[in-house]
Amino acid sequence: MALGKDYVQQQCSIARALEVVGERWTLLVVRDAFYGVRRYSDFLSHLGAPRAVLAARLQALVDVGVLDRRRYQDAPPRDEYVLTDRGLALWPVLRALGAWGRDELPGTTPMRHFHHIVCGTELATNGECPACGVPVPPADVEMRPGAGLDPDPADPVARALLRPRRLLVPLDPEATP
Amino acid sequence: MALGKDYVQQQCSIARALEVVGERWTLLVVRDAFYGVRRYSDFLSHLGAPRAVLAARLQALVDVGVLDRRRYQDAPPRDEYVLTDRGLALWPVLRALGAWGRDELPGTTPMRHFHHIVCGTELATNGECPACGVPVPPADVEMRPGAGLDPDPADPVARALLRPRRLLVPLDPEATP
DNA sequence: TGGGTCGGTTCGGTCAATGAACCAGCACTC
DNA sequence: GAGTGCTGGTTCATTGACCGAACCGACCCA
Repeated sequence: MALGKDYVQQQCSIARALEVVGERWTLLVVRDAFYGVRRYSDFLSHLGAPRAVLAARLQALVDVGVLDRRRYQDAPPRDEYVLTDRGLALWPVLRALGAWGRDELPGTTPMRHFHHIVCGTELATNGECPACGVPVPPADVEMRPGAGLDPDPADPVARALLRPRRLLVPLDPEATP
Repeated sequence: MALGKDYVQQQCSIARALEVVGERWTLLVVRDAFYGVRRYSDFLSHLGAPRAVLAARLQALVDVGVLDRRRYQDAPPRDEYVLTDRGLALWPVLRALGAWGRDELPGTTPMRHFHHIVCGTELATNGECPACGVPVPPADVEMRPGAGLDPDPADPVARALLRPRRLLVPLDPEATP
């Protein structure tokens, strides 16, 4: 976002955070990373962002330590982008934003539901499991499709995300039935 | 943010939320509203945003029902911008962003601390009071300055925010000692 | 009559986002 | 080994958003 070229807003940790993740597309990239998207082409087809912007955002997120770029195949060389611990810590931000969009914006049918994988209970808006009474880390969250989702999207990544999935598990769009 | 002119990302409530509050300056305006800022000139001096951008953001936030514009004086006519219930519901988003910025970005000393006004306990990162075990609404939160704040800022709004204050209480920069 | 404040709007310049085209490295097929 | 396709980008011209400064109208006060 580059709020003021050199941190005009350094007085506030919210402003500091927005400097890093407040730019257009950035939080949607992180969201997709939670959903299991790891490869450049998958981010591209699911987000619909311009290629140059996506490349710049991925590089910026790697630079600040939210994503880690790692080689997963050597011939041909292919890298994937995986959330670091710092990136995983953004989960409450995405939860809060999603809950606000769902509850406060008119005409929104729930898109996705999040359940505690060990007991199946749907998470509360604060990210805790009402049954177990504990905050649930993203690795223990199962995402289930809601009524608001397009049942037959053109994009193969979106189609793969229609089935219930555990967060952070790598996506394989080829495996779509 | 106008992600794609007409909701390319409508499949996701996070994207819906970012359409509304994801633009530059928007969440900082909302943050200042929680801190008690209500008047155009106070937002202006505290944020340092261009006047045209601030006017556009305030109007947009009124249009989507996050802020309410209300007349508080007739001669001369003056309006103030106050958070609606929909705006108050953004509190968890700001909490989450601020906690992430404070905990995950290097070289950040805590700027502000948030305490439960009925018991004085500092709030946990999930926005609950550890002593009372309940989620604390913003009206029951007291903000106290932290070590990272500039002790003598030039801006009178920033100076007024140096003292412990309850959230949402209207700011009066004139009353600064 | 003049000056000051508040809450904007208007205006050029600049910077970032967009979409399309292009390209390099590699694998596969013929 | 030439052609074709996929992946992961970069380059480029155009569009749009943001920026800072100036301007402006309504109102108050001396």
